[in-house]
Amino acid sequence: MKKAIKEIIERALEKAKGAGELELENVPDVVIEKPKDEKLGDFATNIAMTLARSERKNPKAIAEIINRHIENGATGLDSVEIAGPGFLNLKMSQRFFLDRLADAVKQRDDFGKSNVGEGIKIIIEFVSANPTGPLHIGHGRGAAVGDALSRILKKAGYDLSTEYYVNDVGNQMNILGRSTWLRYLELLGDEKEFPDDHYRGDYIKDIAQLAVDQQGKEFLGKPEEECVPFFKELARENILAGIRKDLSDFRVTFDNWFSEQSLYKDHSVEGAIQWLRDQGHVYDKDGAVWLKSSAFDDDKDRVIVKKTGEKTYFCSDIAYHQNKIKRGFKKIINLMGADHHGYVPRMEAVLQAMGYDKNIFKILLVQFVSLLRGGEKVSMSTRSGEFETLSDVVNEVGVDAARYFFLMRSSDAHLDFDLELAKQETPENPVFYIQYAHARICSIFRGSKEKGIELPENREVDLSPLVEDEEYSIIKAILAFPEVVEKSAKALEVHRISHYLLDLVSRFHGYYSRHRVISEDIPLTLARLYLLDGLRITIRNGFDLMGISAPEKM
RNA sequence: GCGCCUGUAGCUCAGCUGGAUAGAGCAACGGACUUCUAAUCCGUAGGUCGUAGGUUCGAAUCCUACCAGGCGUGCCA
Repeated sequence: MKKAIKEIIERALEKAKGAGELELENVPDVVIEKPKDEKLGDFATNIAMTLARSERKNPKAIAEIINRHIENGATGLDSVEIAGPGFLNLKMSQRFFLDRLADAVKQRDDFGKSNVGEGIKIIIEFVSANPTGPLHIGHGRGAAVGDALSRILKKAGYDLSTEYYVNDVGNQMNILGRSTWLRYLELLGDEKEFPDDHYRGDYIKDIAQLAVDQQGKEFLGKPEEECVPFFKELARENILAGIRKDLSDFRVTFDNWFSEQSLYKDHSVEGAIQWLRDQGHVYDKDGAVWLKSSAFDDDKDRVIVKKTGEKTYFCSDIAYHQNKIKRGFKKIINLMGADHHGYVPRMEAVLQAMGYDKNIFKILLVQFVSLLRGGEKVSMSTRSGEFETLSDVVNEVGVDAARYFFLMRSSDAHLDFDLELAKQETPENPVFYIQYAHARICSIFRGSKEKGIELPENREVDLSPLVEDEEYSIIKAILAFPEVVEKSAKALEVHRISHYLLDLVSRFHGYYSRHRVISEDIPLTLARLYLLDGLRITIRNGFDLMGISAPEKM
């Protein structure tokens, strides 16, 4: 929508330059924004102010010049005013907005779609929690943000793949196997010391019970080395299945689950080390193998093969990211918990060591979640077993509220998740406030249908009865949706959608309380229903980007 | 010590690449239901944008220093 305005200003600039009134050596990008106050106009640009320096004229004079060169009959333009320090405020005709509303309504589910992504192949990796226990609330935020971001990026025209990286190799898997084995022995009466660094959650006991049910006493009295591999695999399978289920219950699915083990099986870890060694990025010291990451802005070099001969997690991550690039992804996005932020420089170093621009790689840090229950913070620790799992929270507040709460704040800000608020079905709870608006609109459609008033299938309706300021305020808000999606995709910020929806819907609630949609005036009723149809579509599409349902009745 | 994130109304947070009088929700106070869902709406009040400098026509936004909170700084993942 702003594109049309931008063109009007750009044409005026061209003409002013042609007339010799402006020099315009380097024309800055014309930025179209919304005026502070809607009464000032529909659109505004600060172009006269940004030109002030290079033109050596005061902003108001420049604004005058531009104004003089704006074409009289420019598309949909009603009037232009110069205000404040040199803003050009533009008012558009009602027709301008009505035409665009009609476009939006006809696009239906596609409204909001764009092609800013230009089909670029992107991979986004998120959650990637170790299969050593159920997902907790922090993973939940990562899952919600990653999934919403995926939906947004797709809507913005990127060719997107989602992936979960399964860390199924290494010491923590051995500890997992051993924890399960010890619980198994306990169940059969052979209690041994249970170390502090082992996994203590009840889910381990459940898996041990499963082993008892399936295998009976088969592993009783056998040496540890013969037992742990079995328990490791059993635990891994069970926990991973649980994670998949928790995620799918949370409406999060992945295009691909990528196993770390597979990188060892096909020797790509070895291959990556050798390749880096050939490039001179790897050296041996103190019996270990190091990556010279300090050559690429990391604080220090990092061990990739320990002196025990084991590879570090970081080592297989190198192979993994090499693999992503080999699969043809032009942009790689990883979501990580903020507690892993120390990991960022070394990963960027790896990409550079492999010869790629570090800008193809973007790590998004998702900050912590504090869970509040009755004003008290709930603490979390996987090993102690005292933590809030994602599934507990989802069961308590529902998928819609949980997702909304995870998505309503900028992901680099800490989040206070108030369980009591999320559960409430009152206007204080923003997710219900928005859903309620949708249900209200649907209720109006049911009411009009009963009276035999329905929008025609082809949506050809005369919209000229729409004349109220409030109606245009809603229409403008609807029409901003595609821009919100684009910005959200570019900035990789999901919280913009929730803020947008809240603003959109509050305009509707106000309108609803002052104006009746269904009346004796059939043309007016139809026009208003049409507006509501646009609104309904926008709420639905916005919620869809967040993975939240838009109920027709509440 | 060093690095990253955060600091905006009583609380939780927006504030786009510097722009017009710094916004919203909640809480507080006062109003509105014979009418399409009052799960709603309208109004009032509430601010030294952590502090101090700097950059400029103009700073919550950019730079520097400091203060406060969180996180990190493993041959853990």
